[in-house]
Amino acid sequence: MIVDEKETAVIFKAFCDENRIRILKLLTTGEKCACKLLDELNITQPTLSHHMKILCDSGIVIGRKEGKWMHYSISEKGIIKAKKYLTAFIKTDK
Amino acid sequence: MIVDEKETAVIFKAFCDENRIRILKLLTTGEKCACKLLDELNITQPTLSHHMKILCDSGIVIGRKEGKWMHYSISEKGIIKAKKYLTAFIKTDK
DNA sequence: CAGTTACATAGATATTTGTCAATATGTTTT
DNA sequence: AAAACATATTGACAAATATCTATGTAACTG
Repeated sequence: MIVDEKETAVIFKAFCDENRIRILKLLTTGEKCACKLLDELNITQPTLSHHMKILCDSGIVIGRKEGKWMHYSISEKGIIKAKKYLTAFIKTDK
Repeated sequence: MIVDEKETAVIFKAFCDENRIRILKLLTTGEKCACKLLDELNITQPTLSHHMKILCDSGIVIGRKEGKWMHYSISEKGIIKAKKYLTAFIKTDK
């Protein structure tokens, strides 16, 4: 498996900030609207927007626009991909 | 599974810097001495030292001192733990 | 034991990142 | 069409991080 350093860093950026981890935890119970997330976190709306962009760029979160609302959910595919990247760091034979 | 935000962030900091990912890639072929790693990276010795501390703190890398040499290797346990943390973000039933 | 080697630590600095207030954009409602 | 609402973007700033040089420490070597 070829591991591109830049891409790997982008993926795992999702998990290396406390607020983003809080957001991911909130999303484990299913899709949530940005305004709902905002309610439950102690950050401003632009800060949430910033984190959601990083989470979406990482492929770990998917955003779905519905009228004026943004609904976010965890991408199971994204998580599985991240897990594959982790596995690639376990000792190889060569 | 209980996911502590701070602890999670510390673990995944291992994977969110390009140089640390390069280091991890070098370690996939097995234990390596710090001086060997230094040879293969375009960073100074104190910078390497700094990254190795972060990698060890995350539990993803293990350091073993032998005389004046430090030997580093990937902790399979650490990787497995990280993978468990990722799985915890997949949708739950509640 | 003096010099050398391998690594860590300290301190300084530049870059990156997280945060906020202000504003823009796009959608819905009246 | 104007007002209200949900979110994104911009710009400023503070905190965290990555990097370097200089120095310290511990182990080996002649």
